[in-house]
Amino acid sequence: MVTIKDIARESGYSVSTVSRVLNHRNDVSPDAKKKIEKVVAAYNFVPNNNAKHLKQSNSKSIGVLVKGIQNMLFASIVEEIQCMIENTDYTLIVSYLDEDADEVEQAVLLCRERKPLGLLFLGGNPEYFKKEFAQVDVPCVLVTNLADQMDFPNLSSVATDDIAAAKCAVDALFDAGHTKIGILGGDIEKSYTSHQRFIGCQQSFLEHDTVFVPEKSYEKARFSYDSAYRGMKRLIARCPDITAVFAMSDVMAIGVIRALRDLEYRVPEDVSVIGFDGTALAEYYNPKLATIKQQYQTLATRSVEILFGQIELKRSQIHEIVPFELASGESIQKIR
Amino acid sequence: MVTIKDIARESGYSVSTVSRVLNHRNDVSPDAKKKIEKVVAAYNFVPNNNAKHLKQSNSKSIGVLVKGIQNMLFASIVEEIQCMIENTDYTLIVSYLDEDADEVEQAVLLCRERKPLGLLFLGGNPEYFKKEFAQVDVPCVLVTNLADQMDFPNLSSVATDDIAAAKCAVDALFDAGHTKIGILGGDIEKSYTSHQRFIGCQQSFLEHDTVFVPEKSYEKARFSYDSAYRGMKRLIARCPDITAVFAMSDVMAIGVIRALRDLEYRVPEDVSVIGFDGTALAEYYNPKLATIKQQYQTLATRSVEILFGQIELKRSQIHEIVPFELASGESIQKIR
DNA sequence: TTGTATGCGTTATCAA
DNA sequence: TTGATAACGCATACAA
Repeated sequence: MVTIKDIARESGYSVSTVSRVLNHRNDVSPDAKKKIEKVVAAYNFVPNNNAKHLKQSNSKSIGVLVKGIQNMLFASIVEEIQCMIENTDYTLIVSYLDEDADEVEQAVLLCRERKPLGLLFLGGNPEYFKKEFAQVDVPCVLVTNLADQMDFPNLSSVATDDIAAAKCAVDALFDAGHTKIGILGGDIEKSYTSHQRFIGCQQSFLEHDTVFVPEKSYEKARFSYDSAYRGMKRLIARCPDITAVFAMSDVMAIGVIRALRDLEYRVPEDVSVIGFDGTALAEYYNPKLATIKQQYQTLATRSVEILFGQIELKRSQIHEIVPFELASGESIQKIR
Repeated sequence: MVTIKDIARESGYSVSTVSRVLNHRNDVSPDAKKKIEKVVAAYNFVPNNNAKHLKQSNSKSIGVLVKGIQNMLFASIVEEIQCMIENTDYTLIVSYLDEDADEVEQAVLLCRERKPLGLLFLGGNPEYFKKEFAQVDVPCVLVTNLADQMDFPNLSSVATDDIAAAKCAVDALFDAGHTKIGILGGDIEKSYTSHQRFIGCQQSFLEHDTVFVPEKSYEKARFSYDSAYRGMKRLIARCPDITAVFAMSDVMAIGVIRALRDLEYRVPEDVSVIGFDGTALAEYYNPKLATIKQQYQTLATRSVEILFGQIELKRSQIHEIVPFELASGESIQKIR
């Protein structure tokens, strides 16, 4: 393995000078720089990151912890973040985690090992934050979940108001004349996001003087086509008379629609369906999905702006709500 | 920051003994083990991976390089690989790369920094392999691309026969009576996969005595809904009389269908569409997508088996073709 | 502008 | 079964 020592020996300079060239520092003579770069290129040398990060104390980078590889909304946000960071002299360290992983634990590790100047959490579990976030001492922004309940001075948040948005989705079903509404979502005990959206549902029911019995009309599923498909079959078996369904993600909504069609229900003629997220898929599906459009671009830009505000301008934490939009699509039918 | 030294001091043992406990080695007294583990837990200590990997010379791990975060087929394969590895004492290091990143360069880095015993490439560019793969000296398997043209003793491959599969897709269109067929795929100059599938298309045309003029009926697009949507609009503007389209991925096929519908063509009544990959989405879309089903489970299991064969049994390289399947779906209509 | 020397936190070698 | 000590490859304070 070729190391910095080899480059030093081969170029006739010392290890430190090579290191200087490698890190683009300007206290090197143009001559030395040129010679060393030549040798580096010839040997195809790349510094060992383990050694680099072990030693390095600051790295002008920001870490992004993405919870859920399959989450298309997060994928869009990451892409947007990458575009923004490209124009700065920061480096991005993107780390993909399992949906149920402990993102704060990973954050602590990331800080120790890569010393980023700030962190962006795409999705997060408040439990983990309450338990361990005190160990994190760099500015952070929690994206897509509001963190105003937890009072950490270095934790901002940017999110869609899940309660209001879910309420808006269910309202849209009521507005179309539906009253027998089923809901398909995540485990409200474990998923904070699902919990918030669940509250929004309850509010909508309350406002429309309709009784909402979760045991009957709420069905739990994971955020995949398959799981939602099976969930919908259970739900419809229990409540065969529902005329509308709110699914807590677009992916779920698609699973729901397939289940309904397989049971010979037409969508939206027999049953209306509304999703959540507003990913590209919603627009490309047939029928076009009614959904809650989260503004992923705004979520991304504001997150980065706020993080930079905290890092560079020492601003204090902010909890910001980004507006959402109801996309009516073609999957809701007015009744009566 | 709490280090191994702190644990050593606090527990009354030496750094070496702590290291032994941390690495679950059995040359430690139960007493020492217990005491040290207690201190480790109390301090919430986790070893610094930079230091660990800098020093460590072998790590009973295998690296997975995934080219394209959005690629659902790869996501399924990764999941399958994870399940298989779980039952072994190997660790998985999954690394997500951009679609156009140099995976071999990353592989070289990964080997230097993490010293895996083997590597799995999900997707890969033969150009990069030819140029740099000689630098990689651990057993590798290229998955979803055949590497039989490059003769590296440590490189196996497991893949669907892209030529035969693409031919099968286009054959299916001919079989349904179509002759005016458009094709939407990637850049055949840059994407090896697209190139292979392109050849399969040519073969099918040849076999059906039909002239295939790429300049007219082949349209280039990226593997996204959006890009395929625009690509299809260009294609149909050029060839308004086509009655069938082969899209080189399911995602593309969905973009194609939306474009057609927006132009008031019905699918499949006016235009038939067939995709490629056979991801879950194909089954959940309306209409159910006709597609080439790649056996992602077999691809995954055979890749891992072959890699282990190379690592543990010192077997030599194999290039294996995994059969595909034609899923007829609902998006092809017989004509005449 | 350059070089020397030290240490980052860990594992591995060797001796006790 | 344990402990001292030398690496691992690099960045950096300090000296020249």
